[in-house]
Amino acid sequence: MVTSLARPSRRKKGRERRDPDATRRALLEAGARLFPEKGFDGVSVEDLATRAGINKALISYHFGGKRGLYVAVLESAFVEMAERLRTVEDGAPDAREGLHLFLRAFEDMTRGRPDFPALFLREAVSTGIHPAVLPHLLSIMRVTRRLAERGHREGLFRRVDPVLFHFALVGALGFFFATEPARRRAAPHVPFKQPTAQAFIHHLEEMTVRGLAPEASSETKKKSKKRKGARS
Amino acid sequence: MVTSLARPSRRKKGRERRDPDATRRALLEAGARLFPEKGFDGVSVEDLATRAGINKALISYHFGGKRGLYVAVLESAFVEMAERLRTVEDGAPDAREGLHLFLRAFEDMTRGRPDFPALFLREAVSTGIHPAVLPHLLSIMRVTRRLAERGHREGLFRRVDPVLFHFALVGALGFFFATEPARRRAAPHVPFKQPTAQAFIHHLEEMTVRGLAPEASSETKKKSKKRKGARS
DNA sequence: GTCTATAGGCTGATAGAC
DNA sequence: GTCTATCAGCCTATAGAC
Repeated sequence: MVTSLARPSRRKKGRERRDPDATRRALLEAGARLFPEKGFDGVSVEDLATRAGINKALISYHFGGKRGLYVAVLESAFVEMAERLRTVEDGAPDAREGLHLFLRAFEDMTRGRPDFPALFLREAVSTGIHPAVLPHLLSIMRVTRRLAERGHREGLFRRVDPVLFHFALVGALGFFFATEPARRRAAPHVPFKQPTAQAFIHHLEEMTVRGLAPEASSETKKKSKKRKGARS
Repeated sequence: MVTSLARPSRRKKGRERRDPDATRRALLEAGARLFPEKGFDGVSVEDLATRAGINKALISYHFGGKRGLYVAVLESAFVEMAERLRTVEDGAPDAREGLHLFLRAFEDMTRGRPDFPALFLREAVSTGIHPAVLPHLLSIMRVTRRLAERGHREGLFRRVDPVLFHFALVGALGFFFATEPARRRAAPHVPFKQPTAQAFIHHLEEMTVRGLAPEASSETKKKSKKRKGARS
């Protein structure tokens, strides 16, 4: 868990019937499941309470209302995502491998939180970026930016605008995974077989590595360092 | 206009006060503006009627309810989009140029219907693809598929899975344009300057052309035709 | 075809008992 | 902390006058 402390808040004398943290967690989980699927307006507090197995009044008590719960869900998802992607940078010997790990991390994340991309896309499309998640979004953008810059420093990538690079890469990823359930539902009425996440990731990696290859692509890779601190 | 006939339904004896087609059009336009921004659940029939300058009862009369109007909006947008992109194929001397025109057409479209990408993303993420729009979606996918296949035939592109190619390209495009309003709103609180649509399109084109370049990239391009009818 | 008026359901929030 | 009961507001759809 990310947002709440790990230990279950020691109970003082056994007076309380249940663990209040469990209630919060159940609500967060219900929100994480329902909001991405139906959107904020598509989910009622009744839905959330039922799914969490608690009373709907507790949403207001713990999160100050439906919107509060929504923001908490959003934030916890972004925190986890940003953490996950940030670790990528440590384990990579070079930018080429860093890109590979980044894509793998994204794919892995969609296993644990398969509907996070949808949550993210909805957020970006409707309300706009909520102030609470902006720092984590920027943190993710910093990862891709460092990847692009490092690759250029290492002579593996040509110089590209890191912001454009980020939106092209993350946009394709987010879109693919957010629309995955829709594809699966449409599968019977469609004349092509479902692309797997693995195949897509591989395609994207291939396109990116080739797309970023320096102008003169010879066998020896790390040869020229060129101007080091050059910035436009 | 696309969905309705061009001529304004000849009036028989001047009995009617107004043109009913005008009502339909006003509602479609109101929907095209409001649904992408707030989502289906986020818009009330009152909102729609007010924006269209007509009475809310007319939504049920003309479209059989709010959902009916939504589907009509969706369909008209997809029809226009698919038409627009299909023309790309005619004017292109080769696949390389076809890709360029495809991206340009997409960008142009976002000028006339700036919120279509958001509408599309919402649709794909939530309800799933509506049966009414599926044919047009497939029509768009056929354009990208032909582009990929033609490029390979012409010796300009290496062989890639057209479905993966489609989702990577259109995903990045859709994401970028759908999130454009969110970026603009977040601009003051963000440490980088706004990427322009033009720059993004250029980046994407560059990445795609390089990413699709055949293995052996020599000067002469259209030299080897290889096996022609080979399909897996 | 267009309008007004209204029905009937569901929504999110909260007061108050335990 | 958790629950029950309840409220006021908004929602979509429609009957019926014009």
